[in-house]
Amino acid sequence: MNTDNKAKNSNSNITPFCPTAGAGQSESFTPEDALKLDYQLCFPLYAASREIIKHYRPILDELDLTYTQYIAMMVMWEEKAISVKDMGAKLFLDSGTLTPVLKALEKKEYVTRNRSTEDERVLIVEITEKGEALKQQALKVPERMAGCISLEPMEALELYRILYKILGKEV
Amino acid sequence: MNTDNKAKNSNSNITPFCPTAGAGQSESFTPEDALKLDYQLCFPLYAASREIIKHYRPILDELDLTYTQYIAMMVMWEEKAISVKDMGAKLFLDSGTLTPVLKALEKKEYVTRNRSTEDERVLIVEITEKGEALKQQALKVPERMAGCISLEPMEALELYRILYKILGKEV
DNA sequence: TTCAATTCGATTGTGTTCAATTTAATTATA
DNA sequence: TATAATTAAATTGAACACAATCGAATTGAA
Repeated sequence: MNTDNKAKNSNSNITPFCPTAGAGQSESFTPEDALKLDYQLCFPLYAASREIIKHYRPILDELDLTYTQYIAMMVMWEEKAISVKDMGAKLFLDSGTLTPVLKALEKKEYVTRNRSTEDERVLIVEITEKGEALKQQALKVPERMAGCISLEPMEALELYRILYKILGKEV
Repeated sequence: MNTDNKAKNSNSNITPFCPTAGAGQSESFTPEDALKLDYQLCFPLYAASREIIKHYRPILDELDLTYTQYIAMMVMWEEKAISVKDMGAKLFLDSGTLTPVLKALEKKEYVTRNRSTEDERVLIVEITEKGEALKQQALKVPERMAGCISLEPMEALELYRILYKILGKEV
């Protein structure tokens, strides 16, 4: 329940996903410690991601959207029309995930799905008027999420920067 | 594909999950911008989490463990015996997720599952000798994950600290 | 004590997530 | 031009996540 987070103070034992790979490690740090939950970086990343998405749920429920559908709609509000492949690149999701999500959005009439006439392999997703209208409802989502978690502005910014570095999009 | 990450430079528009809630925002920042993927904090968190877990897969495949099974075993290597509820608190997972994971680990004979004699509602998960032995194989996992992603030690530490702050375990 | 409320884990149903495979379309090469 | 290689989505199968619900056990209040 109340983990002690030993790593907090002993620093530098936390290096990208392998504490043991770090340079100046404290003497008490054993190879076995590298298998402790408290020394992992991936685990809190994974847990924090799920915890925040959990906060989205009641808000998105009012729009009858799941979180995945919501971020897909974010892409649509910006792009208006985009291929499944390009949306996948933006969201780091493959067609196995996106196909059912986009079919669900099509069923709700927020998007249309049609093959490109230039290249029949490509499926173009286009936003509908109903999809555009949904954006007005969605404006309240970021509003309502605010204050849900309390990070200092600089912490949020630093987190943002590091996450995009992990995603290979150094900014 | 190549997102521009506008937020990078305009800073302070990224605040916890609602850019619009920030104080000194740049003049060009509209409420609609709060719905852009580039101004989200949750999205890169979610994407980075999945990207890193993807890196674990080929390594964990050699141990015939999934990532969820792996973090459950991490708890077992530390605790030896624990209730489903307490493991759930440690991993931020509920019984709906843990029950099948623990049954899979039981099938592989890494753990046993027995009701507590003191309180029959409580299921105690205990590590077996085979489960203990697996730890020696698992020592290579953090090793192999090292260098998978390139963060500076201080970045990793700062990320760790912020993530635990999000998880409500300020360290 | 007795019955209502609570707790714990399991189950169910929905919706991802992703590797691997398949199919159709396009491009490149012999 | 044939045909081989490549590409884009869809499909399939396995494993999560999680809300909601259930049943059994325990606790608490009248």
